[in-house]
Amino acid sequence: MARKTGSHSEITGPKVREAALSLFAQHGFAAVSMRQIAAEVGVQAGALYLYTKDKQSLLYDLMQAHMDELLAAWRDEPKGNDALSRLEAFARFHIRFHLERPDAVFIAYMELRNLSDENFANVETLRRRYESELEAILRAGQAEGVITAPDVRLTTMALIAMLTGVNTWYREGGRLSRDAVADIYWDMVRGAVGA
Amino acid sequence: MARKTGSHSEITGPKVREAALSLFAQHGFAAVSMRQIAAEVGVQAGALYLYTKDKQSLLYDLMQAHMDELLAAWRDEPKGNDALSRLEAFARFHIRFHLERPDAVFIAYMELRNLSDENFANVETLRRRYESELEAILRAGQAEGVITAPDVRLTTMALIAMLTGVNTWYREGGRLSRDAVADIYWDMVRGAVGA
DNA sequence: GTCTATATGCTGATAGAC
DNA sequence: GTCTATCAGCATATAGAC
Repeated sequence: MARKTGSHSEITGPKVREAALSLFAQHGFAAVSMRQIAAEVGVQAGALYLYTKDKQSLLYDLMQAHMDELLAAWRDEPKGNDALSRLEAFARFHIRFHLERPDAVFIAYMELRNLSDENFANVETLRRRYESELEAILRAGQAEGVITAPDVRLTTMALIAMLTGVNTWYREGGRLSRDAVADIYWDMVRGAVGA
Repeated sequence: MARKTGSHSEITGPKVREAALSLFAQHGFAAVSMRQIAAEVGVQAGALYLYTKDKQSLLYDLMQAHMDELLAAWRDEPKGNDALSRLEAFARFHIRFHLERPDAVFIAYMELRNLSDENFANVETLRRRYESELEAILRAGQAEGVITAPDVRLTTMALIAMLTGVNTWYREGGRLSRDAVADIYWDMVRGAVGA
């Protein structure tokens, strides 16, 4: 049965990652100390090293987990067959997924330069894999003749920047619901690709 | 005439700001030490405090100067009279101005959380002033009946995010010239607002 | 105007007691 | 599994010599 002292590894591990996520998003990776993370979890600084090799791994694990979840969630998202309904599915999915985890999104964009070279390359690979999902939809749309994109790669980057931008201003309980925002953004996406 | 030793304040001051700009953009404000900045300038750390009150002021001065330049440059930019040509002028201006100073743009977006409360509020005021320039154009376009924007504030944020996003992928000497990029983005902006 | 030297405090990470 | 204690190093900022 339950032990009285010490062993909380199944609880403490996730708590460490949650605390790091929140603190990194608020103050930035470089500005957060291991002691701050430990205090947030309710342990001493030394105890963190039972759950992470070092501070760098803590950051990398958060970013990799985020990108893995993103790719898996899009893989499992219901999508239509034609390019236009796939594009709509992507736009709505991207907004929803990103609004659901603002801290992880913020870190994934802001802390890339604090990754080691190897870790950076791995995260970049995952990011490009996600971008290429949208790119493929746009190419299909062009082949079907339902959209206009003079440069698919460039349109991909423009649309992702526009959609991700929602995170910078959206506030829960604000003027517009998430669905209302997604409706308007989908209209703008459609217009931007001439559909 | 020219003194032999010491007095280089007219040179060193700007050099300090240039070095800080470059290093903050590369590694992040919190990760850069005053010693690193001093080394880049070619002086000892203590000498920096002749040119800045402290590290925080160094960051704030860079961001404020950037926003001031942005607003002044847009004010002086030639613009048409009708809303549609003003919108085109804004889109092309925004891309050009931001591509010309990637480091300052990067810092202005990434280091907001490292500003003191008061400094943050000041920078935010300037940023909103710039956003409201685009907002006014969109409202005029609606009044003229040449664009469709179900929510002007939201469209403002979407367009700015899309346009600023160019900085994340554009590389000098790449596949497309700045003008070619601006042409394509202007098409997307026009489509997004149904013009 | 710039230097050296220094005060004071926090950093990441480890060793060993319990 | 967590704690305390500690190491070695670097941080910002200042004081005073030149």
